[in-house]
Amino acid sequence: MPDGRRTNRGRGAAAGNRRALVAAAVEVFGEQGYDAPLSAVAKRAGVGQGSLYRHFPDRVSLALAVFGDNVDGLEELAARPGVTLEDLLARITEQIIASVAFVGVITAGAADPRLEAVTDRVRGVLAAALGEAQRAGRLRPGLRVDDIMIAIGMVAAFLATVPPADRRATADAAWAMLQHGVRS
Amino acid sequence: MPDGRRTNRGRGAAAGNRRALVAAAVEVFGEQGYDAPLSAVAKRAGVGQGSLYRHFPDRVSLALAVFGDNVDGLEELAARPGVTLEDLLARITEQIIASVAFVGVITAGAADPRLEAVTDRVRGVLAAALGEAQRAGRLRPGLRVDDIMIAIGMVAAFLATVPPADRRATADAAWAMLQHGVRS
Amino acid sequence: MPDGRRTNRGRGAAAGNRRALVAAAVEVFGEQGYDAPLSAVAKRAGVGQGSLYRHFPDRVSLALAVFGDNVDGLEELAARPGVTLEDLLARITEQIIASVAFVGVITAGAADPRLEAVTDRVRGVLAAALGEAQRAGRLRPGLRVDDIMIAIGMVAAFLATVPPADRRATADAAWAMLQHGVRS
Amino acid sequence: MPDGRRTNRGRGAAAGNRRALVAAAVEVFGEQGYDAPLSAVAKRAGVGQGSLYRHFPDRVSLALAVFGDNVDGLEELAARPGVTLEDLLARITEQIIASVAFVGVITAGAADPRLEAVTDRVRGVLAAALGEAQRAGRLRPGLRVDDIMIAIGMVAAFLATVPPADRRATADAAWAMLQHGVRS
DNA sequence: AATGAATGAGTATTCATTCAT
DNA sequence: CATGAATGAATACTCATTCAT
Repeated sequence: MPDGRRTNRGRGAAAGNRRALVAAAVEVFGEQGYDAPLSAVAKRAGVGQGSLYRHFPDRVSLALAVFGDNVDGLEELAARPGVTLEDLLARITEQIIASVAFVGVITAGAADPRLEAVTDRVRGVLAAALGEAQRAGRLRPGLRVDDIMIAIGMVAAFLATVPPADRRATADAAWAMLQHGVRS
Repeated sequence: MPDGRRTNRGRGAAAGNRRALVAAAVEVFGEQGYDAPLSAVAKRAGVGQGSLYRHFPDRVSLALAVFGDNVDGLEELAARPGVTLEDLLARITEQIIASVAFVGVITAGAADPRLEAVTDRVRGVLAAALGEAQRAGRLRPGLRVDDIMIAIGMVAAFLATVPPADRRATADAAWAMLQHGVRS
Repeated sequence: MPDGRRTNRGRGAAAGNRRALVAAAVEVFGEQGYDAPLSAVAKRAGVGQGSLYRHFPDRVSLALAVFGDNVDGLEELAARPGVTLEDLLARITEQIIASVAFVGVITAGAADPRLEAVTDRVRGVLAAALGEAQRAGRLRPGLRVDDIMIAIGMVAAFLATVPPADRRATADAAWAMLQHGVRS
Repeated sequence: MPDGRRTNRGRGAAAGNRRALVAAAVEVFGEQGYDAPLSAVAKRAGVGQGSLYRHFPDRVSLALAVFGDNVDGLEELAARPGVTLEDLLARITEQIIASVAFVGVITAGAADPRLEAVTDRVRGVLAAALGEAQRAGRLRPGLRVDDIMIAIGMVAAFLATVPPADRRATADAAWAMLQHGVRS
């Protein structure tokens, strides 16, 4: 009985809706910031408000889904032979630039355990590559994974303060500082 | 005859109100973030909503007042004999830790001219001290004031993502990274 | 389990809500003027604030809905055989008396294109009847539709300045002036 | 003791302030409408908020002061020899165009006795001139002062619905309708 | 008598969340 | 499971009015 409303697409649509929501979140949060209305995400995804809440009961879970996707890609990259720490950092930087708004999650949910799970995966990816870089003498001795995580955190947080158009150049400048340091 | 309504304390209250508002803003934004309701600031300051808007017509001007106070202190410090770039950065770091929420302003108002005026003052303070530090050989040659500003921006933005209790330790770790760099 | 919160009546309530809002707008604006708080309209309609905004994103769209209903009735009337310009003006006058506050819209939105669409419909209705009246010699030759529109505008604006109880009598007096003119 | 605030100009300033307030009211209400904030009037007049309230305890009294000024001018004009009803109506039309926002008073205060006093003065001015015009055969017989008042009311109310730039032309069109009437 | 800051009630508007269909 | 309308709490902001100076 067609009554003008979008038809209930049934159970099979669930996975597609989920994907659409994550994609929409990247776009919407990217444009409007992490505080964008969730209704805007639902609309962009072409999905009802209720479905958004079914898949992602709160704002943070949506953000975490994006981070999860990013880490998936990172792990794939790390698995390829010959990929260095520098390559991974470059990829992470790309991801930050693309979804910079999500950095807000880190502030927002303080100590969300789900976030820790994600950062642990990143830590794992970097740890492996860090060893190689150090053995090759490309890194300052004594550096630990957590130092790298701090560096990434600084870049991410800083990029979030900069207008989108300036982000790539700013990322370069920030990494330049981090690579050579202030001291003589 | 207390009727629940705060009495009109007259014109003399103006200066005191202004100070109370700035102090309340530091507290409230520090606790709830830069997006905290302005009504909370007014209430904390013990001041009517309207007075808040009279003194600070928008959220940014309130933040700028805080920044302005900070820069005042910085300029005073810089004027004392024997004060080094390192001293200034330490003071700036203290200020960031104390009013970390205000870092949000940088994001918010993007190109607010009033903000540029404040950052210019900071730049000026640092420029003088930078020369001395470089002549003394304590800095990597080629460093410019804008590089220092980027470093400060990174620290500030990063600290804002960290729970208050961790900020001092995080600040130390961040500056450590920035001082020595990642590269060997 | 009444907890003071009106229950979510679900999607089916949409059409009814819309009607209730328009009806409430006629009443509330009629009593309090076109500047009445929209919250009063929502409350009178027994509808949440948000629903009001969903149906009518701004004050003008609410007013236009009322005008639209009025013009619907007018077009129906005009379609009946034997209906004269005088009949249409009488009906319009009734509508003005009933929803006099909405005259404010004309002032408010000046050049709102949606308003022009409505007035164009009125113009169309009148144009047809005007021809008949002129051929029948009941109108001063040379009168155009825009002259009639001006006359209607004058009556509407004037009625809005008069207390509700006096409106019918005032309307009669105003049309009497407009029919016979001042000059001998 | 100069402390930056405007000096208290003492009792002598009262009359000047009153004039300044009336003049400012004409401007401000003309620009922003009869709902303009009273604070804007005070500021435009260069006068404190409190002084405005001392002179004009409410919005209506301010409007009435403007009407009063207008009627003063009208009575002066009427006193000149050879001045006709048409001259007076022309002057009234000018005044309406200049202070059209004040028409809102008529709506607002419904039956304010002070307003009646003013309209009675206008009625008086017109009554005298009406007799002459009728004896000269320029008016439709049977017209009374109240009919003229209705006509003026219609023009005034209608002009208020029209953007300022169109007012003079609209006034002409409205009077044209009122002079010759609709009927053949 | 003038000044201008203080006050808070009143409104518009937004948005997270719920829930009938 | 999906849909999208309903709900109202929360918030920003304005402005009439009061009152210490």
